[in-house]
Amino acid sequence: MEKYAQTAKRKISAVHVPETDRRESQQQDRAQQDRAQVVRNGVVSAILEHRLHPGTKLGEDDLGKIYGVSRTLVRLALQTLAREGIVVIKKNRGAFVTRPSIAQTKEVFEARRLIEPAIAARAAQRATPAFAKALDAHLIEEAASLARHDEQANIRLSGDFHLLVAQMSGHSVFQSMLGDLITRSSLSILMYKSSREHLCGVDHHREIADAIVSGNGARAGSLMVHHLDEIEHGLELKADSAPRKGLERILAAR
Amino acid sequence: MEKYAQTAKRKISAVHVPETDRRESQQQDRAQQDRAQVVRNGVVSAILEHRLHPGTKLGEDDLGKIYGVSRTLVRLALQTLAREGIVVIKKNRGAFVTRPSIAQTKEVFEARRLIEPAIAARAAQRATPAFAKALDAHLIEEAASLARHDEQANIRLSGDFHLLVAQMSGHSVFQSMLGDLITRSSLSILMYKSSREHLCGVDHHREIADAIVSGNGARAGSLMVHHLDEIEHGLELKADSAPRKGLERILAAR
DNA sequence: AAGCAATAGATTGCATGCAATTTGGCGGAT
DNA sequence: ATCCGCCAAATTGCATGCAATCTATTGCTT
Repeated sequence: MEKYAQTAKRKISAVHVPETDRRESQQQDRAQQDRAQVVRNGVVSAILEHRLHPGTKLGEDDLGKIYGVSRTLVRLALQTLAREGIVVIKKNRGAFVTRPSIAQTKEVFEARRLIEPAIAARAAQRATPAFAKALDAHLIEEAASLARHDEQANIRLSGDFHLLVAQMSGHSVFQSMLGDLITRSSLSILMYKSSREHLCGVDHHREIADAIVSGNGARAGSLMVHHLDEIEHGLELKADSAPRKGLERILAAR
Repeated sequence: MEKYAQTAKRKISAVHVPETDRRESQQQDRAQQDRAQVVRNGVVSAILEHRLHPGTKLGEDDLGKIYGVSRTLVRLALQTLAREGIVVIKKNRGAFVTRPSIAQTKEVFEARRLIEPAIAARAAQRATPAFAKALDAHLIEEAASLARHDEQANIRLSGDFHLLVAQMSGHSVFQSMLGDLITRSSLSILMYKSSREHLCGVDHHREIADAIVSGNGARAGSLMVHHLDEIEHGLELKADSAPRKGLERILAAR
């Protein structure tokens, strides 16, 4: 009776294949139980696309019904999310989307400013025509999302750009670290974004991509730092807003 | 009516719970269910102290009986360990202590060389008499463990030094990242250490501590890089020390 | 009427049970 | 004697049930 909701994929589709592509990545036999991953990915996607807001309670039964899995698997997913810093579990109270504090936000961006230049430099060293092509395809997609004012897609793609660079760096440790940091950044942006929008401009990404493709690691790194600085400065790190509602509406869609 | 047998299988009976592994110093109310954390900490300690070797299978029932908890909690702990990269879960096969590849090992050390200097520099900025005292106490303990040739204690304390610096840095994101990296380093060291090399010399730690206490962040950072380089170069990153244990046993039996 | 206490409802924490999958052994065939 | 395929034991994957804890509503006291 249950069909799992088709949620956004975590994998970066540099080749713009529709989400029906269900191919496992080559070296990672880490194929853990996917049904919990489905839940996790659903929540992460919702956050990345700013459909889930900080402070929202994620009830076990609610999620279980939405995704058609038992509480056991929901619980597993929530545990994973907690370790990623996306969710806070309060004992006997439940799981809530993390409301990153200002201090935490600064920490996350500081970490990104440290790690991402190194990643970009590495990517520049390893640049190949295939990578260049993937970057280009991504930038086109990103520009397209901007052109049609698809904000959700744009937010997701903005994050994916950074992830794509990490992938190009060929450094799996950096890659997974950055994955966590980006998700957390997304939460912070969602919570503290100033009224005027659009933090990740495509122009920055394009410049960074150019530097990488041309093998100029140093330039790619400094551009990256600048880019991150701009994002962080675009935030209004002070007030806070209140939780929302409508969990099913947010997650069941898509 | 509850009878959790303490008929611990001898397979991994070496695992026990040391309450000395108190890494809960994090800032958050992450006071999640501790019983799973007990299992996790037990396994981590066993690995850090070289009682558990890479490749060992960690059966759910085995661990459950040893710690007197149900498979549910064991499973939770294993999940956590998997996310930390300490354990690999193979679907329908079980959990095994990770055997870090050479490439992974290099990645981990590269990540540490990037992050730890930044951490040390930050710690130097924030140095206070209280911290200086803590560092000093730690170094004394470390020297003591060396003096009495207590290798297990020394291994653990060596890692704790780095963690202590991270704590001083006041940067929780770096701190938790480094925690994972150190544990993984420990696995790599365990797997690839050359026969006679002793790992972290106290001298290095002392120098680093001095630089931090005197507020010289740049020097602390470069010393840290040097220190990490020496650790990594002390490893024999040649192909397999892999099949040694299984083969040994088989050959000896006949 | 306001504040406090007690009870009912809802939610999480954990353990156990059953189904599904893998492993290792055994017998038969080549 | 070796190899292939089938069956049984062991192990993991997952769901459900019960107990413990928290929240909210109601009713009582001052």
